[in-house]
Amino acid sequence: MNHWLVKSEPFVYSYDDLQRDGRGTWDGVRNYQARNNLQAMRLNDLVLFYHSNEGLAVVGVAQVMKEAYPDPTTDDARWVVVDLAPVLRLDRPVTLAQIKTDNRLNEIALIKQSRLSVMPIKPQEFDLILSLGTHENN
DNA sequence: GCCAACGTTGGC
DNA sequence: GCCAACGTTGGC
Repeated sequence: MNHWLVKSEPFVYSYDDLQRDGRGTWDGVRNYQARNNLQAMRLNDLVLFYHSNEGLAVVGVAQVMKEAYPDPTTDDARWVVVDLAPVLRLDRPVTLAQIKTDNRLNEIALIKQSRLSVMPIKPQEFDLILSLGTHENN
């Protein structure tokens, strides 16, 4: 089981939208590194859902429902998508500011590679963000 | 709206 | 293969 983080601008596609739809196709990736990460996703891997530009926080968890297949929004065979479904909305979003000030998250790809839109997350980073976003642990 | 940090493109 | 110019992302 691997862990990931994906970014979405909430005014384009938010966690609310994913919950409303029940399942969503993660399309539009046009960056090789992000593409490679999409291809490495396996069924049932867990994905942190981050709102960029507005919100600036991890707002929920999603799960990989279908592994990488060709991006239907382009004829270019280089690009792929995965399907995601919502699993859990965090009780309270874990903000970028919070992540930046937590020493345990110094090495997180979200900070180290701020422009990457699909990135791997270490299990301990994933667990920590989940607990920070859950009321009973705060 | 600005700018830093990239990634891509194209001339040489 | 290098690098300047340009485009994009995303935080502030």
